Amino acid sequence: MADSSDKKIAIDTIKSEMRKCFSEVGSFSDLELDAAVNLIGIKKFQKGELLLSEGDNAAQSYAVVTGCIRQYYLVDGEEKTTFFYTEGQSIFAPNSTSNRIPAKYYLSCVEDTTLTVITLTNQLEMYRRFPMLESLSRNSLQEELHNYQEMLANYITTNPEERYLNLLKHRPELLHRVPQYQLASYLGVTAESLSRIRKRIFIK
Amino acid sequence: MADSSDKKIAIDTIKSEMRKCFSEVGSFSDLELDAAVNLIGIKKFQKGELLLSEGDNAAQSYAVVTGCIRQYYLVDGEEKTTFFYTEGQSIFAPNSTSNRIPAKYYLSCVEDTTLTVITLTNQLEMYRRFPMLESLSRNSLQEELHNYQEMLANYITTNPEERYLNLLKHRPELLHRVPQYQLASYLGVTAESLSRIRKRIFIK
DNA sequence: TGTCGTTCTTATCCTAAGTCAATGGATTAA
DNA sequence: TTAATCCATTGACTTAGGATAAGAACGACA
Repeated sequence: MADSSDKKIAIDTIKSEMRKCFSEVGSFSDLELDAAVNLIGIKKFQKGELLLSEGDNAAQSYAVVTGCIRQYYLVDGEEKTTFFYTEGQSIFAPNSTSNRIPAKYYLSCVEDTTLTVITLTNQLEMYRRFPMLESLSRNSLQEELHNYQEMLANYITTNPEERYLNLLKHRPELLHRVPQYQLASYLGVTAESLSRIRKRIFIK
Repeated sequence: MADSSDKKIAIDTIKSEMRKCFSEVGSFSDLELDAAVNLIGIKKFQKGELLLSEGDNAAQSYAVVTGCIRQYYLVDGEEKTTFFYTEGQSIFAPNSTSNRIPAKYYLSCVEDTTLTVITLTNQLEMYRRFPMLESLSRNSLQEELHNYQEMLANYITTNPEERYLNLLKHRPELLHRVPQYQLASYLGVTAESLSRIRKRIFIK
């Protein structure tokens, strides 16, 4: 099998993507780019693997390169899905180096998944050496915050059927990548209800 | 009336609070503190005033000193409340200097309210001169993002009655400061339903 | 004091979603 | 190939919440 060389090539592709991304926000020498990129790791996970469990002290932030990660809470023994992270989306560590709070949720791979990983310590190191990257990070945090505000607002202002139609419109690929009962939970209804909603829409 | 001197005193108090806050994250000279604080304005609004309307290009971030701000969307002529900002909470501008998107929501004063205000340009100026403050900002953005993730997760995993009980537990003061029909909308139900929920809980 | 507007509550009826149980299809494992 | 498992669908029944309309409580204010 050409497995290890395949992996090698893929990782090199990702690293050069990262270099390109950093080059866009500031002018760095090749050595500096090396240093920055070397603070970031790349990890592969298999379908079903858990990145994080309730109670863990999350000290890493991730970004999805390929694949799909599901965030869920365990409430009365039931999995309540609250988000799906796909290509290009970031998962920020829920705590900082100063305050370490155990996670209340799980992160599980819906598919085989490749992620970039950066530890909290490396993150600080990176900002110390390359302040431009802290600006970049602040900006993407502000955007991400804005996204979440919109998602919350959207959730409050719509009913399950509207939410399903929204999903169909804005993230249609999810419907094929994710089992329906997980989608249902994400939309805030039971699997049975989602089935009925789909039927209702189909008839219309 | 001692109105203008009252106001003066209040503003001085707020400014000294800000100096204290900045001093905690880095060592600044008095002149530097002056410079930083002078980039931030203080504004008073009356109950009912609108800070922001749908379609506006928000170029300011706020923090509530005293009072209460309601965020709401107008959907089919109906106000859908999506958040209440009270003392100590920040309202981040939904867009950056680069991308200017018109706001989709309104910000309205539930009570007479005093806010600190910083424009996007002053924000950049501040980070340029005092990089420590950019770290501070990044950290609070990360915390705020985490808050929103939890709020969304909480909204997805609970029903209206549970959400009301949560509010009772975590922000009880809101129940007295905000009219019930606005709370209802925030909880994702009609005013009539919230009335029934309250009755149900009271009987138990 | 009485009137008006706003907010909250109550009643009725209807619909959407939850619950429980059963079925059938699809995929995987033996 | 046959079980076994997982998942989506359907049906019957219950319940919470939406829509509408009407009345009660409250406060502002002339």
